[in-house]
Amino acid sequence: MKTFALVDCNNFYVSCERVFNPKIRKKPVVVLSNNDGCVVARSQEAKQIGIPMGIPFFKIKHLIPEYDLKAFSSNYALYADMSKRVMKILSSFSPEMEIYSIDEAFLDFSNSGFDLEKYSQKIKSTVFQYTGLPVSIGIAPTKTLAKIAGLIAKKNQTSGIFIFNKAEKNDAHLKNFPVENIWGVGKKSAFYLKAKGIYTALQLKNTPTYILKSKMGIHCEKMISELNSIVSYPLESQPLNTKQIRSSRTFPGPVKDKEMIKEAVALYASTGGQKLRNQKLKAGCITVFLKSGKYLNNPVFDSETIIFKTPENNTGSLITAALKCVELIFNQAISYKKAGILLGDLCSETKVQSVFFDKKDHIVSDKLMKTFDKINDKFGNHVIGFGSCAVKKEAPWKVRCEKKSPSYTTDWNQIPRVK
DNA sequence: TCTGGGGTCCTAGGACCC
DNA sequence: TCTGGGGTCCTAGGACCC
Repeated sequence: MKTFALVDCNNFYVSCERVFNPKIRKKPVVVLSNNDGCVVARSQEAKQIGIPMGIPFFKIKHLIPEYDLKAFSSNYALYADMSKRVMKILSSFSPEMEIYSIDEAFLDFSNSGFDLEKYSQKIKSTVFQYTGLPVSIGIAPTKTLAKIAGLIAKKNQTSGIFIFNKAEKNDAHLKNFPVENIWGVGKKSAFYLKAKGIYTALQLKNTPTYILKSKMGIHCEKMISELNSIVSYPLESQPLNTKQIRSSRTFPGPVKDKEMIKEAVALYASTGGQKLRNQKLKAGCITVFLKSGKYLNNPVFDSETIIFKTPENNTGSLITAALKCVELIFNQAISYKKAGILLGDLCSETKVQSVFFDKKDHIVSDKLMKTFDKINDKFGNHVIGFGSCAVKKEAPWKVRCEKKSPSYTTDWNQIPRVK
């Protein structure tokens, strides 16, 4: 039988903020999405005063004086760097690991012969010692059960570890586990399952697949088998091939000016180019989309795609194509609330077939971008850039983040000082 | 006034082919 | 007069995840 461990950082974004800011350790803390729009992470204390996940920030602002609530804008540079550190430590505990998200990883402990309880404690204390971040660990024969074990572990504040082992004991826990909290069951499926009288993980486990498959598809079949300790989702230790790269932002307020939209889209295209080159990829096409506010009566969504003669990762070419798309879809009657680019048909940059009639000199263009990236890497991001993205600091489409903490670990100028 | 961003996978349906 | 059926590929949209 297989044995998977799910290691999950508790309240990850909030915990990262707390590592460098001891004053907020006992207080209710939330971290906000871009534009300080809504709550994306909450401390235990914030959960206790009833702040739900995803709530718009303006709806809970009144809690600030009442509970001394602390709110932070997202500091992705900090979280990404802390994540890297945690993953490096975890990889030393098992040769087989799948990084599942910024704050979670599955480890394969099959046939290890370890005392799983002791080994888990060792992982917890090591991660905490080196990073200051608390983790929970759930262990089970399948990834779906390990996710459930992880949630049970989080409730078990004292140890933060939960292991599914004996079958009859598993069922007692599954009986108390709401079906909507199972990994892979979203709002729609939960609604459907409850209508069928299935409220708990145990009930789902014992439901014959054919009853649900027509409506819920293959996912459901896999989920039920995983609940029955049969592996349907193996460990994906090789990172999946990226299929699409996206860069988009919601504007803090409505934008009607075409030049402003172009500046924003140029910046997203340039971010996309950087992502492509980081992963040694080129894109076969670029799509630009513009959206009006999604809470309007008639929300507008327009997009335009340009296919490249040969796949591209040159920022200049991406921007040129992106701006052409904007010209095609921009409508001055509309107040836009969001814009973005999508890069598709990705392929490895070394495997690009050139087209005979393509006049562009790709060798020169590749060299230019390498130098461009090197300079930005060495001297900090955006030291050099393209003119079309050169914009004033207070452009109306720029993301609002008024409560951002310093980039403690990734910027020499913002490193914490000990007095 | 103020409601995120970046992904993946699956499925149904259309177009096309023989 | 009689006008099938199965396969593949692509795409848009839905659902879900963190």
